[in-house]
Order: sequence, then C-alpha cells, then structure tokens
Amino acid sequence: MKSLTTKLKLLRPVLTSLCSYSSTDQTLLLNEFTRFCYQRDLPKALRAMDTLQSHGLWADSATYSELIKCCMSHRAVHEGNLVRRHLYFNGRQPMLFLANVLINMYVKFNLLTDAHNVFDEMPLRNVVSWTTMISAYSRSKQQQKALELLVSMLREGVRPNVYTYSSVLRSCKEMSDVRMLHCGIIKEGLESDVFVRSALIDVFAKLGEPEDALSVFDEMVTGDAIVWNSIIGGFAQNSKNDEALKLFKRMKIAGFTAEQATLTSVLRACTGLTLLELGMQAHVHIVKYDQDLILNNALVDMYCKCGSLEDARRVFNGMKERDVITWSTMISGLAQNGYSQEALKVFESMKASGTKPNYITIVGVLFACSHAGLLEDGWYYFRSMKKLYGIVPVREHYGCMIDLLGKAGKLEDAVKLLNEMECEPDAVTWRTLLGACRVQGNMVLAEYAAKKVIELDPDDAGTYTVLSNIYANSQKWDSVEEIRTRMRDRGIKKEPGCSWIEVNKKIHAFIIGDESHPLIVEVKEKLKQLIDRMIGIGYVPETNFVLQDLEGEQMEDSLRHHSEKLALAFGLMTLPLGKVIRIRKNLRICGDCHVFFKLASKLENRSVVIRDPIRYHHFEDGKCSCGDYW
DNA sequence: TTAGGGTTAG
Repeated sequence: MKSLTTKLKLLRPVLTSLCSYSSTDQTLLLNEFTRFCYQRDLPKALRAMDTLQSHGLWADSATYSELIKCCMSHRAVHEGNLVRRHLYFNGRQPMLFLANVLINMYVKFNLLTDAHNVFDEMPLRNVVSWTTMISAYSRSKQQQKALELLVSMLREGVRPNVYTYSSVLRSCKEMSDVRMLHCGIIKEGLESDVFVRSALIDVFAKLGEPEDALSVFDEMVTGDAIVWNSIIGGFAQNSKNDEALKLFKRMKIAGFTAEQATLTSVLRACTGLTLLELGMQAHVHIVKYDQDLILNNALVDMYCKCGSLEDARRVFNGMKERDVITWSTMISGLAQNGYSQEALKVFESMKASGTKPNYITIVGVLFACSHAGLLEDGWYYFRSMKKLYGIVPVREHYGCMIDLLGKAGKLEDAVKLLNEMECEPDAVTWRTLLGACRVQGNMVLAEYAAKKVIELDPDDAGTYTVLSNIYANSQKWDSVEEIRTRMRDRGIKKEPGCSWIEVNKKIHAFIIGDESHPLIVEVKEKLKQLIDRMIGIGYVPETNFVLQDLEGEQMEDSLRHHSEKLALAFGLMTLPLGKVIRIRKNLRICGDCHVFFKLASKLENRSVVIRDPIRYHHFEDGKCSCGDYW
C-alpha cells in the first residue's frame, strides 16, 4: 500500500508534465541535458536540470553520474548540493549506485558529514557504499570510526571485498586488529590480491613488524613496483636499513625500476646508516625527479644527517617548492650539526615565506637554542609558541628547554619547569635532566633523575651505569653492588660502544673489545702511533669520565680503544687526504674522545664528522662545531 | 556502474 502511494506521488509531476508537454519536447529536453552533462558544461547542465525538475522530468542515472563527476572535477560544492537536492526532489530516491557516487563526491569534497547523511538515508547499502565510507574515515585518520563501520557492515551481512580490506587495514593501530582482519582475508580467499597484500605489508611495517611484512611479501608470486616500494619503505621506517638496501638490490635484480618512492626509502636507509657515498649515488638517479618535493626533503635530510651541510644547503636552495617538512628538516639538520644561529635564520625565512610552523618545527628551533646555550631565545620561542602559532608545548619541547636550562647551569629552573609540565615527564625527559646534571656535576640531583629513568625504563643499561658510577664516586659500595645485582637479575648488559665508517661504499664496524675486523692489528698500531704523537704535543688521556666504571690503567686502555678512535685510525689509513672522515656511533661521544678528535683534526689536518644518537660534531683545525657544549 | 594501495621531517 505504502509503495503504491509513493509511486503515485512520484508519478504525479510526470503525469502533470505529460499533460503540458509532448513526448518529443520531453525527449528534446532530456537529450539537451544529457549532452551538456557529457560535454561537462556545468552551467548549461544545471540550467537544463532546473527545467527538467520544473517539468517533473528525470534523466537516467548514468547522466547524473557524469554531472556529479563534473562537479567533482571543478570542486563545485554548491553545484553538487543542487544535484543532490534534485535527485531527492519530491521524495525520490536515486538508484543505489548513484547514491554511492554522491557519497564519493562528498568524500572528495572532504565533507564527511554530508557523505554520512547520504549514506544514512539510503534504504539499501551495498559493499561499495560501506567501503567508500570506511575508506573516507580511514583516510581522515578517524580510525576508530572506520573499524566501527566495518563491524556494522558485517552485522548487516554485507561481505567485505578486497577494496574494503585494503582500506580498513590502514586504520589499524593494534596488531590484534590486523591479525583478526588477516584471518578474514585468508578465509575469504582474498590474500592473493596485490592491493590487499600491499596494505598488509604496510600495516605490518608501520606497527613495527617488518618480518611479518616480509613473509607476506615473500609469499607473493607476482608483485609490482609498488609492493616493492612498500616492503623497502617498511624496513627503512623500522630502522632496518641494511635489510631495506638488500631488498632494493633484489628489486633491481627482479627487473623493476626505482622510482620516487623507492629512492626516497633508499635515501632514508642511507640516512640511517650515514652512507653518504651511496646516498650521493642515489642522488644521481634523482636528477630526473629534481623537483619532487618528498624526494628533495629526503635528500636534505640525508645530507644533514651525513654531516654534509653544503650539499644539504645546495639541495634546499635549489628547491622551487618547500613545505613545512623541508623547513623543519633544514632547521633541525642545522641545529644538530651545530649551526644554531643559521637554524634560527632559516626559521625566520620560513615565517617570511608564509609557511606555518608545526610542533616539529618548534622542536627544531628549541633544539637549536639548547645546542648553542641560547637561553633568552629559547625562552622567547618556548613562551610564545602557543600564542603565535597555537602550538601547545609537548614533552619534546619541554625536553629541549630542560636541556637548555640544565646545561646553562640553571638546574633549579630546569627542575621547576619539569614539575610544571602539562604532560607527564617520561624516561627521555628524566634522561635529559640526568645529562644536564652530568655536565654540571650535580651528583645528588643526578642520582634522583637516574632513579626516575630506571623507574620508567627499567631496561636502560646506560642509566644503570651512570647510577653505579655516582655511587662509586661517593664510595657507596653497597649501592654499587645492589645496582649490579639488579642489572644481572634483569639480564641487562651494557651496550658496547660501536662506530661505523663508510669506505668505498662499504660499512666498516668497530666495536669496543671486538677484534674481528680484518685489519684490527694495523688499526690499533696506527692508533697507538697517533696517540703517542698527540701525547708529545700535550694530550693527556682523560681518566675521570663519569660514564666509565673502570679504573686506572685499565680505564686508560679502554678509553684508548673507544670505537670512534679505532674508526678514525681506519679512516686515516684508507681515505685519501682531503676527504672528510665521517663516523657514526651508537653512544654519545665521551669527553676524552672529544678532546682527542679536536687535537687529531689539527695534527692530521683532517675534517672529521662524528654523528652520535643526538647530534653531530664537526672537528676541524683543533675545534669542534659544538663549541665544547653538548 | 559506483569504492581501494606505496614515499618525507624531530
């Protein structure tokens, strides 16, 4: 009964128009409308649509679909709304597929509420309707909403397909959700789909499970370049840089060409390993994409992190388009390399260019201030960030300020700020304070901070060592023993110092106490000669460094063979004169090595760059870019 | 006759 009433209601305008219009006129009107739609003449099509509506006429769905696509390509929101109103005029319901097109239009306009309204009004929804909505929420980072929709979809008995799975997988933040979806995918027999595989690889990699990503990848019979990019990117994102580069070689052997995305990940892997030579080789292949923003951002980062600032500046200056990432990368890169004033100048240029800073940019700016001890600037940027840019300070910003205050000798202010933090301080925050205490020699506060670090990160080997040294320095042997027992109980071993150096595109590793390098005997001999020559000009090996817990002669011997010194000796033996020696290491450089490298740079007339986990030291002519402040 | 995948910065 109800459906008959609806039909009559729908037919009324048609019947009315039939009385006043001949069928030839109607055909003409409809033909004209269709023509305008297919010609993508939006103004004429809309006028024709109005005429149709006033005569109670409707065209076929394919024509409306064309019209909506035309609105989409012109980003014509208002016109899109007019079409929607026309389609629902007088209680009509567009066909299911047309409603799907409408949903898609609102999604593309980024009007999710409108999209959802159309979706809600649909008497019937198919897998496309659901997937369009799920994918829209997934893209707009409303992950929870996307997963909820998937559950509702399943409850309504609509079966997800490859489109649904590849969209919803991107929403997963928890491995348990991914595993559940993976089961569904296998059950439905959709695992072989290249899009589903690609999504699985990505999500496994993003959630820190690159091995799972690799097993999905390896099970694939045929793949495409994008899947290769996914897997290489996945490893690079998880700091598995060696593996990423090995996969890149496999990709080339398999006959695929490296494109922007591949090269970006390869650069990231080179960045992680400080492989400047290989990175530069990749740069050569990038020339044809020389204005690719993302690739250039990766290049700037690579050159900064490899300590090659001139190249970084060259790429940065040659970029026609820069985004917030470009600027932030350059600012942080300069700051890490000790060029704080230049970093702040770049920040000023960034503001002048009209690019709005984000919270990461401000971290870079505060980082610059903290590395150069620019107390007033630091306070200014910290205090004004909320007012000027609407950026609420988070842990990283507080961390920079605590570092800045602490190392400038204002430990009390640092503690005060730490207590005032709007967010809970974490192990990194306390470790920052601990570092400042070390510089200032405040052992009482250091003990407190170290205890806090261990409370929050009970597996942090370095902090146990610091704490144990603090106790040893004040002769608290019981406490020393207690710390050692705790470390033993938890199975914590001190991370051995390790340094890497690239020679002829090959990485050489030197690990403290490890004799496996084929030239270790020669390297040690070279180092011994160097030290002897340095002692001759007044070098006194430092034996009082707090991070060491050895004593006397044994300690001196250990310092003598700190991994970066071995890497330097190897570099001097193998790299041609005039070539910058670049070393990456896993622990922060100690005071003795810092003095040693300054002297060595003068004595050997060499530039040496050391990258530690936090920052870079450029040694040249007896000086370091950090100005002995690190 | 509608919906889907990869890359960047602290």
